[in-house]
Amino acid sequence: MQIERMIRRFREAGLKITPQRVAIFEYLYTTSSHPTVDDIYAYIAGRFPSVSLTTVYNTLQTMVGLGEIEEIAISHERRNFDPDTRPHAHIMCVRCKRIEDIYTDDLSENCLPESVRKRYRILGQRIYFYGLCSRCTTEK
Amino acid sequence: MQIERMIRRFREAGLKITPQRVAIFEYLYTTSSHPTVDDIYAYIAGRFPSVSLTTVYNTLQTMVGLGEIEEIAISHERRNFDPDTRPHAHIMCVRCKRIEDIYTDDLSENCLPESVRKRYRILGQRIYFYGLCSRCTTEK
DNA sequence: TTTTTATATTAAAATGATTACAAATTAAAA
DNA sequence: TTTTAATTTGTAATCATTTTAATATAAAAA
Ligand SMILES: [Mn+2]
Ligand SMILES: [Mn+2]
Ligand SMILES: [Zn+2]
Ligand SMILES: [Zn+2]
Repeated sequence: MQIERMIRRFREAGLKITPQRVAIFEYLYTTSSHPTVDDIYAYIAGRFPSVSLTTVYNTLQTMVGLGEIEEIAISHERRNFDPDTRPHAHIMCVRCKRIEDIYTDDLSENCLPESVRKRYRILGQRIYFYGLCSRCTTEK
Repeated sequence: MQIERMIRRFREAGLKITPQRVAIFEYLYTTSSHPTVDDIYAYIAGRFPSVSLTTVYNTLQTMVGLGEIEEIAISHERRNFDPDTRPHAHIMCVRCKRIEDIYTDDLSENCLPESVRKRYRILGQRIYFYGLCSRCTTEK
């Protein structure tokens, strides 16, 4: 399971397994959405009232460093994290800010001209769509 | 010219033409890069030493509202603005943070499954690539 | 199991970016 | 030129994130 995997990855990296960290793993891998730091903090604080925001920031940063989660830059207002590291695009409703996954093909092949590709070592790509979801279109 | 166009757009919107605003237009349309608020502020402050950061923020926000510039969310560290509103993708070097334009085809057609498209009114799209530029690959 | 130690957590303060506000200034209409 | 509403400025407030140092603890060693 995903959580076991993260525990193993942390162990392998010589990092300690703490209840706070495990709770963060659990939250990330049992919610399908794209939580913000505050979403995660709110959940962890429910189980560990004394948890610090710093711990959440640190753990997320460590996970990004391990390549186990990704940061979504779809909006400057909020920073979202994605435990699904398979390449996929996202669409965000500009009103309710909900983010949905869209699985598409890799673009670096057919989108990047040779002239660009030969000057960069490509490390990643992000595709974001913006729109109004049906719920927000109908609402007053 | 672009600057005249912005002046006209502001006039049409019932907004006043101030020297600070014109200087911002000039900076945006004579630099090909993707400046940050601070880049713009630094330039304007060179010509109007008493200019306020607030003015820069306000003017940029107004221009975004008019659809004349776009905000690039390629990085959470910095907020970049793009006076080129034609659809195009970007590639950023993760080390030196330089951003380059890439002109590609519209993706909303072939990337968005029908199942998604029928639930959203699509308003925009952003495509970002991340990599190491040749300069940064060779440097120690 | 107990001890040890390096790492992690916490709380608080510092930093940095952005926004809010109110007073002073000014573009542009009359 | 006068008037007025919009804009600019300077300052303070807010919010997200990072830094720091003291305390607590996971996990290795004894
Ligand atoms: Mn996703
Ligand atoms: Mn561009
Ligand atoms: Zn919505
Ligand atoms: Zn570079």
